[in-house]
Amino acid sequence: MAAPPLIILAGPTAVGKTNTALLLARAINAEIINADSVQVYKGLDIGSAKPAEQELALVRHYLLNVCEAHESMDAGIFVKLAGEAIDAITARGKNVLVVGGTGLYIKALLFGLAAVPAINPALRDELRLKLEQQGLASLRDMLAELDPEGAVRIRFNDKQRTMRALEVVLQTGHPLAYFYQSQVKKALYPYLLWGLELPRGELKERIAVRSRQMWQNGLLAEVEGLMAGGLDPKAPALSSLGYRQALAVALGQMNNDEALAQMINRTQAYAKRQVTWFKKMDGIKWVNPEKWEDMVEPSRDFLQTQSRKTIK
RNA sequence: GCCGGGGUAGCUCAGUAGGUAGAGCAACGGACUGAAAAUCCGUGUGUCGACGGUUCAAUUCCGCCCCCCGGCA
Repeated sequence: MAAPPLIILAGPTAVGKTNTALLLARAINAEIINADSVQVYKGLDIGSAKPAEQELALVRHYLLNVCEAHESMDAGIFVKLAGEAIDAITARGKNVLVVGGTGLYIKALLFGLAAVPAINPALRDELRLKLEQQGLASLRDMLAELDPEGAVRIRFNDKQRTMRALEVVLQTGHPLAYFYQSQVKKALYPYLLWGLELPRGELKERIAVRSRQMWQNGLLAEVEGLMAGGLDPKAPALSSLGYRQALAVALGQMNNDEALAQMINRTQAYAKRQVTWFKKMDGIKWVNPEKWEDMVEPSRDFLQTQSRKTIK
């Protein structure tokens, strides 16, 4: 069976993806797959700007709340779950609308990931402990020995990529580059990519307003509740924007004002990184959310053309 | 009014035994292959509070003035 066509709606945080997605989905008979790396977690609702009940009732959503807050989501799991959701939506006779701001997830879905086996969690914990106790330099030494090419390619201070390279070579005996080689780089689905955009100043203002709202709506209480439920403060989910700052307040390391100010700053910087990422994606078409109707006809045309191809 | 402390990058502050200045944060640009809302990388001209004086040369020394923060009145 041929891969079904995907309509993708990307864009920076707070640009208005949720609302625009609902309008577009209804206009093109689509259901929505979430491609946001924080909305996948259960219990992280306020700070992740998860769609509200009423919104979820309008269009069926997939990949929200698919993992526990103490678990660790990753691009590989995302691709697998998204693939299942695409099949389910197609089987229901609906079109697929992928919506989100996580560039890596969208890229991984469209172009696939290198075939690296899943890493044993115990190994990962061991490396994290080593980083904590012996410092990054000791991990770099290990990497230089086991994967010299990777040690050159990965920036010296990049602890996250250093650990990734290490866990792969330790478990599989092959450096990451070995897996990259065998990867076929072409789109796995036909796709139409929309990017939502607003003028920088306007987007920043929306981020500030929304962050204050999240704080007022109980972001701190949400985090305290998660901790009361036994969530480890080191859980990856809590390192995300807003949650990290609320956690610092809960632990008495920061006051409310500092936390909110930092949340706003970091979120604005994040929005910029998102735009940097999406700008270089092939074929992206930028649209102001107010002009969402401009997306409807081209999207329908695209879906129709693709379905004709499939029939032939 | 008097006595201290201070006025240097958007913010917090270093510094220059006189040769026009630099960190952190912010900002701006970029990277990104299973934690990605993560993790990293790059970019520093600013009347050195104002005016005058000394000097080849003053943000730095001297004089005067203005402003901020303490304390005393």
